[in-house]
Amino acid sequence: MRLSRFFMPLLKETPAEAQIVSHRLMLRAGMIRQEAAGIYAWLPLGHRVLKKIEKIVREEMNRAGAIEILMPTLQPSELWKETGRYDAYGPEMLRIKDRHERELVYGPTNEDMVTDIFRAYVRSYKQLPLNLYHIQWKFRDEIRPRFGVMRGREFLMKDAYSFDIDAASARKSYNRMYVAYLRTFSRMGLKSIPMRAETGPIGGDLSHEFIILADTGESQVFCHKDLVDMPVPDENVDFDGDLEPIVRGRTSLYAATEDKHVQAEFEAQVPEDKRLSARGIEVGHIFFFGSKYSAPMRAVVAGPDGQERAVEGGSYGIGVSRLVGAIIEASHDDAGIIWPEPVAPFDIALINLKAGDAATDKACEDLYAKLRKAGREVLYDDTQERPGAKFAGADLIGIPVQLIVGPRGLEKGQVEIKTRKTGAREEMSLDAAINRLA
RNA sequence: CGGAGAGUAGCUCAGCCUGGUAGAGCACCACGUUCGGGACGUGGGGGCCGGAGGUUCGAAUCCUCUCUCUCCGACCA
Repeated sequence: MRLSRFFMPLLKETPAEAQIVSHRLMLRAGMIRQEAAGIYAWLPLGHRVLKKIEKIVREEMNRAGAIEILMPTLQPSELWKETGRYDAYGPEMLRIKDRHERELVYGPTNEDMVTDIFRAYVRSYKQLPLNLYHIQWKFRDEIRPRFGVMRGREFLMKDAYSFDIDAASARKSYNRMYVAYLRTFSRMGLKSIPMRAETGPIGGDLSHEFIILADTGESQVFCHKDLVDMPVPDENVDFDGDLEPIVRGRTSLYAATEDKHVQAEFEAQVPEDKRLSARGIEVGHIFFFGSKYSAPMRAVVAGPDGQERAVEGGSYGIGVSRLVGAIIEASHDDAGIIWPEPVAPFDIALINLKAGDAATDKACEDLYAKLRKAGREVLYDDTQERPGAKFAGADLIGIPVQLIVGPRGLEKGQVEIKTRKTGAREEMSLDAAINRLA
């Protein structure tokens, strides 16, 4: 992508409304534009990141055996009345009337609808387990939206729903999501820590919030230090096998957000030098809720004995749009964003220090063509901005590698590679640069 | 929803108290000088001062109502 043809409105000054660093940087980098309280338009740079995150989420859900569908944003209110959530959800749920005065709700979540889909088609335990997910915009009319995309009213969420014949099988479904989540966040360069969360009506320990540590996080969290750098299962993990040891390896260590934190337990279970108290951001939440929806909605299947029974359900959410902000919170410096490579909007920022200079242009065009041919996503700054502005801009938008080409270096046959994360700069020949980056 | 604050150029803000033809910096356009870490000069474009009422000869400024946004608290992917 040539910057001269791209749409990336950088802001030199910080918009007044932005309080937290991710919000400030997203606005300054031209990633989003606020259209109303808690409602954002995604500009090209932000959109690219959002799609990268979505892709990782999708790949890991598929790997874990979940099946993608797409449910609508608008839902008939009848489904919500069936489960009793129509009244329970309160004013946080946006209700709309169509021209026929039929009431629709803008979905804040999809348990009711997915259960409706399930009950329409699934009759036998032989079709289980089943896990359906989608990645769709949600709306929750929060009293006070804030922190940019971290707490928007409209947000993109991946929500998965598992259906099992019994609790033991449901636990396996739960574990698959647990492990998939560890992998998902890890692939985005995040260290996620599952923490005990409210268990809902069924009880037990089958509810976890996935927290990433960030100084600017919204909630105080407490956990065993060993959880932070605990290795994450690689892509060869067998989702059909027994995942219990992986899950138990973590759940056996103390980890709780402030809501669930009990200081006495914390001190009893964790040696003093292993106690970690930090700020965290919730990026995912999984829980098992049994027949909470299947019973009232009569989502029943026949078991091996021929008897019908309500299926055991769980739901599993990832805040896709929130992750964009969360990753920035976890990875930035004074100059701007530092994208982890897998979610970076581009792989390489190619900076032409003297656009218009024949030799420099030629070298850049050559590098641009070769890197693109090698499949790299390159943002080529071919504008005639001053070098200082280009450097500042490149640092701000946080592309992992900057390839800097200018007449001064070219006289020596050299270009410069700067690694955004470390700030390290290296000079090398054009060929060496291509070898390194292609 | 309780408390606090803000709406004036694309952005950051001044002007309001004490009413009298709407400002600065950045950004944008033109020309020139510049050009390796957010250049400089000259010229230019851009605003019914959130909206509606009211007071007044005259309102960005005073009064009333209203809308929107932000921050702190209780709730949440």
